[in-house]
Formats: sequence, structure tokens, C-alpha cells
Amino acid sequence: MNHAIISEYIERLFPQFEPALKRKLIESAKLRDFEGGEMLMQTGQNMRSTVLIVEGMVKLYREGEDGQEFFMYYLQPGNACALSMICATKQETSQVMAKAIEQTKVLMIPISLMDQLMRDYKTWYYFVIETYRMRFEELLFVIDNIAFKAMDERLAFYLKKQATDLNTKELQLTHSEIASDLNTSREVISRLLKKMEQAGAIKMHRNYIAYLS
Amino acid sequence: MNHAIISEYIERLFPQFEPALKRKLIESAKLRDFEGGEMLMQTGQNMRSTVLIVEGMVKLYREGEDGQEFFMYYLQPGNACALSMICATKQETSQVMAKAIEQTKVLMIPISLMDQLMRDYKTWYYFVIETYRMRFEELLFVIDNIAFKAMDERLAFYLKKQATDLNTKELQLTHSEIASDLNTSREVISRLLKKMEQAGAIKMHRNYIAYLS
DNA sequence: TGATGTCGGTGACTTTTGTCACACTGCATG
DNA sequence: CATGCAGTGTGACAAAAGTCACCGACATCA
Repeated sequence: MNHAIISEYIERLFPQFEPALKRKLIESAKLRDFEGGEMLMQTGQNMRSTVLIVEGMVKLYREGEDGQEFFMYYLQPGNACALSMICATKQETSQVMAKAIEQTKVLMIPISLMDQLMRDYKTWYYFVIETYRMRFEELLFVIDNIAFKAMDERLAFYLKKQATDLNTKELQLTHSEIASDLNTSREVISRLLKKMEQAGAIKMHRNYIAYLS
Repeated sequence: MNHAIISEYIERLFPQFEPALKRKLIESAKLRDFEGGEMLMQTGQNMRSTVLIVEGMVKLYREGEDGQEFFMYYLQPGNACALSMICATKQETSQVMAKAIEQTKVLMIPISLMDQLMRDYKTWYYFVIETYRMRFEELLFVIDNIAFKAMDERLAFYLKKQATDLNTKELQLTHSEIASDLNTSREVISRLLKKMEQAGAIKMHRNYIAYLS
């Protein structure tokens, strides 16, 4: 039975939720699977649910006019999609792309429940506010980087963030992927990576980069 | 008496608030004045109130490491500062600068009231969510521009936005100010403006720019 | 083992943006 | 009205980033 699985996820990932809220979510949330590479959300799409990630990893990015994929941030188990909350509440369409980068499971909470949850469960309200705050801050960092920093610094920041978020020092990234995430060209990334390698910050290998220190 | 003035502002600028909420705000909000050029909020500052603009104009910008002022958006009468809500709720420090660009009046709502307002007044809750949504969207546009567009396009977008937000075709901006807002140099702006003038999009004058069409 | 495709390296070049230097203009102020 | 200053114009150059062309290394698979 799905309820038991959902219950387990909620207990593990959202322990701060009050018991009544947990029960409410267990009875009304739907579990949904996404394959790696599958889209959770697309620009212009209308959201009907708020999304809580419970397994896997979701990449949020802004799509440029000719299909560029400008990376913003990752969502991990325990995170909610701030945009799905916002769009859900207002019935607005999404402004960003969300893609599962590996096998991912999410809880879908019908938008019709949002009002009630916000009003009746303080821990939910705090969770929502905290979600907004975190994502807002992430966007501010993104803006800082592209507004004030040159490519080399942006690349260094990007690699560091990848190492932190994905919790590994072996970054499974091709130069093309990085270039796409930073909206530049592969050659630029290749050259900058070489400099970083010479400076001893990384070690390059085929298909992955070892992040040192 | 201040209550009467506050009441008038609320009636005029926030007609969508339910009567009980209006009464609550009238009794607990404080009116505060800022001179043009005065800071409402500074990076690292701790917020103790949620801020509603009722008169004037507030400029939100991100501060770079060497004092650059990267423009994000304006707040006008009827708007709330999304960041003051977020920071207020979590007792976090602000990540941006907010500066009054003219004589400005705001309503300050003590953070201690936020929980109660969110829970008890549906129109407040909607207002907050809508505020988040709008500002989130603004940030996404900002990111679009700096991530995907070249200076000329960014400048065109910037001028258009100024004309819209400030509701005038006579933009009281010096080239230096524009350069600072877009985090580039005055010379670049001067040259691009000349191109735009030649293309017939604007007409330059000393100390102001006429935005045509 | 040869064919193919992805990944990465690199030189040469262009374009865009940033920097420096200096000149000009109109306004304000004493 | 002389002086100073903020605002602007502009040429020359430097630096950063983007583009193009092409190469080689490696993996996979028939």
C-alpha cells in the first residue's frame, strides 16, 4: 500500500511536520516516479500540484531563446519546489524547467489543499516560507555570479557547488555540460579548466573531474 | 492622528484586504518616512518589520564587492518588500539593499504579527504569496537578461522598464547611473545610447533621455 | 579490426566589453 | 564672468569571451 511508503518518506525527510499535518499529507499526497532525464516542469506549463522531492535529484534551469539551459540550482530529497508552490497557488504557469537528473520520486500535493495547509498547520507554513527564502537566496547568488564575476570565478563557484550539492569530488560532468549550464562555449570551459588544473585546484579525467580541496 | 492616515492608505492601496485585516493593520502598523537617498534596508541588516510601501519609490539592488549597485527592481505604493517578509519570518539578515529614490512613506508591520496574519487572514496570505511570486518572476527576468543577452539588449530592456515603472518617457538618468545599474562602464552606455538614438529609439538630452515609442 | 561517435585540446581569429586619456559643453557658484 | 565640475563624446587600445576549423584519444560495436 502506498500510504505506508509515503508515511516512511515523510517521517524521514520532514520530521519537523506536526503529526496532524503528516497524517493529512499521507492521506492526500500522491507518489510519482520520474526517470532520469524526464521533465517535472516546463516553461509555460500549468501546475496542479505542489511538489516535494523524496528521492533522486532535480535540476532547475532557465531556458534561453535558443534552447540554452542556464543552471539555477538542484532540488534534493526534503526540498520542495518553490515555484510549484507559487504557481500552484496562483494558477500561473511555470517560468522554469525542472528535470530529473536521476531516478526521482516526488510527492504531489493537490493545489486545492494549499490554502488549508497554510492556515491549519504552522509547521507547513514555516516550511513554505523557508523554502521561498532559500530559493530566493539561491537566485541572488546566481545573480551575483553572472552580474559581478568573470567566467573563471563563475566556473570555480560552479564546480564547488556541484561538489557540495552532489556530495562527491568526482564530478561526472563533460565540458559541454558545464558550458551549457554557464551559458558559454565548450572551448572556454576547456581552457579555464586547464588553468585550474595547472593551479592545482582540479584534476581532469575523461568524463569526470576530480575536485581537489 | 496617525490611525486615520494609515486607514486611508490601506483603503486606497490595499482594497483587497478583508475588513478585519484592515482594522488589525490600522491598529498595529507604524508609519515611517524616508528621505530620497535614504536606505530602508542594507545587506546584512536584521529585519524587525515587514514593509509595505504607501508613497514614493524604493529601488532594490544587489551590492557587489566593490560597491557596485546592480539594479533588480522598484517597489511602488501598494507593493510589499518580499525580502522583508522572508527575513522577518526567519530572523535572517537581508541580502540586498533597498534605497528610497524619492520621499517615501512605508507601513512597518512588526514581525511578531506575521504568523497570526498569515493564519487568520486569507487575503493577507494571498497577498504574501502574490508578492513572492511577482518578485521571484522579476528575478528570473533579471537572470534571463544577464545570462542570455548582450549589453545592447539589456540596455533597451532597462530603458523600457524604467519608462514603464516610473511612468514617464523622460528618463532622468545619467549615463553613469545606467552604467552602474547594469554593472558596466559609462563609455559603453554612451556608445550604445548613441546607436539607439541613431536607430530612432530614443532622443538624448542633457541629464535626461526621451524614450520614443 | 575498422567504423563511428563523443569527448577534449588548441591555434587563429572576431566580437564584445572594459579601460585610459583627453576634450568639450553647459550649468552653477562665488 | 571666471572657475570648476558634472555630464558626455570619442579614439585607441587591452582583455575577455565567443567562433571556427581541425586534430587526436578513447570507447563501443558490428
